[in-house]
Amino acid sequence: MPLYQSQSLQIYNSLSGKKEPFEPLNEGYVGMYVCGPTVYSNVHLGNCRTFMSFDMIFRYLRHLGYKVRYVRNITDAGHLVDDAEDGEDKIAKKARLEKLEPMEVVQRYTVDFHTILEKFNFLPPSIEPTATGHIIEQIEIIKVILEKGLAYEINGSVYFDVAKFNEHHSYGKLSGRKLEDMIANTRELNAQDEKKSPQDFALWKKAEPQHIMRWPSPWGDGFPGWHLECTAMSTKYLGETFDIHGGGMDLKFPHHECEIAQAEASYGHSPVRYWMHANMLTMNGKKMAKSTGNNILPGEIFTGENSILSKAFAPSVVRFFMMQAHYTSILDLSNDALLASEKGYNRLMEAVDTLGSLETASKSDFDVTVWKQQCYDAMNDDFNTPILIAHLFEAVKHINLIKEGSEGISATDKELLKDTMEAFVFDVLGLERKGDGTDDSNMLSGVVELLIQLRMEARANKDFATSDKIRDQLAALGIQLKDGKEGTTFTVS
RNA sequence: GGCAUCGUGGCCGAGUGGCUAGGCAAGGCUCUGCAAAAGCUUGUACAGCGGUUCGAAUCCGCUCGAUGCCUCCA
Repeated sequence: MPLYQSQSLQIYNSLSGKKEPFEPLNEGYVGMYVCGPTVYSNVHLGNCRTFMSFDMIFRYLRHLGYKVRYVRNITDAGHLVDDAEDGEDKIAKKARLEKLEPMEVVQRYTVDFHTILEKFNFLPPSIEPTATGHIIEQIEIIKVILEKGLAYEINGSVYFDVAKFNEHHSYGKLSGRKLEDMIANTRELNAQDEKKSPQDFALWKKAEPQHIMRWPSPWGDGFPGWHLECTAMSTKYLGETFDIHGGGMDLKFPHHECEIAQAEASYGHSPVRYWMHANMLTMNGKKMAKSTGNNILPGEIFTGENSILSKAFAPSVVRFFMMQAHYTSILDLSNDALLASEKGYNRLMEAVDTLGSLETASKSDFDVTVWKQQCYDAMNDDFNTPILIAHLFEAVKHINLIKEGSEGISATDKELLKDTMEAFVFDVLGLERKGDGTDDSNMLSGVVELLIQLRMEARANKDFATSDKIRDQLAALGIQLKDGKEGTTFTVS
């Protein structure tokens, strides 16, 4: 029996504003679409947080036994620098600035994106489609919307008619906006603007002669609007209605609102059952964004080459830091917070490592079965990873007590504890052991074990000058010795 | 200006009517040749002001502050 049948997952649905029991469209199967990056520059840490949240969600759904089709797109066309009439495609702009073919820009930053995500131990999505690979599908959707009379063509561009759509649908229901408020608060319509109303958005944009990225269409050469690609690709791979649509909070309006409008206009019904939005990562209290310069690249964190943090941090530490906050909360990055997370992460990992070598007793002093369900309850409550981690630290405490001999654990419970810990730490949270089994670390541990032997002999002879010298000089190299009841172990910082 | 969200102990962060997470840091104790590590333990926080209630950090109102969206952004 798959796990999901015995666990009751609740998901916060941005559309209803409530936590709802998760019931997929087809039992046992989940379709999930997440808006991926626009590959016009290096992925920054804020981007990574959103994708990491959904990576965790993907992992937990799989862990529950669902067969998940996870689609995360690559936006390689159609994303304009701004909404003005002379709006330039982000990729095309970057290509012009760097004197590259647009697809060189796309290739370069797609590779960067994948490299960084791999370091963070992301699972690859089931399908990673590109906007440029689905131009035909996008054109087909535009045709349908035009036929329904909910879009209009002007000068080779096609715009979605928001006012007309709003007559029979409700535009703004996801972001909690009313069309009349939006109209009331809009700045003066630009005189050159060819749109009927500022709220209308582009489905297809005419390509000016100098525009390199262009495709033929019934309305002339041009390129698709940004919002359309997600509708085209989610429909193609997940159907007209699918279970989960995710993305960053900042995409709620207008991007996701427009997706709903496009789908409802084309198919006559709402496309998504559960809308999920991951919150922003801030730094120094401000949103991280490429446009403001308030951002840090993951690579700069891993190497320590940045002016914000005091030292380098491993990808798993950053991941742990992010998992300590709920995905719907704003999280603020700081040096102190990362330092605290690093210590917590190390303590957790050390406990996981010692788990296997614990001695067993006839009975257990803590109820592993109850604890295990508490872990599931935390995750079932809208993927509450901070609560899960709190429970994991409960287990850490018990593991250390058992190691010291203050508590006991039965052989069966030990197996259960080990399996559960490893499932949540590695499979669900996606953390990784550091320094596992490489040749270098094997050689290092051999050398350190030798020094530990020498130090023990010195201590036995009460030659504390020698024993302390070994300990202190190893410490200076970042190797910490720990004297326990069972002998001396070490950690590398 | 409009629409949202949020304001929790030294720091980071859960919780959303009574039982009041967790991590890091700090103090005390145990262990130790001394340390470190580990364990035990202490600290009683919810922006302010009103209101509802037997009881509110949690609900309502107002004030102040922060952030996000309203134009591209994960």
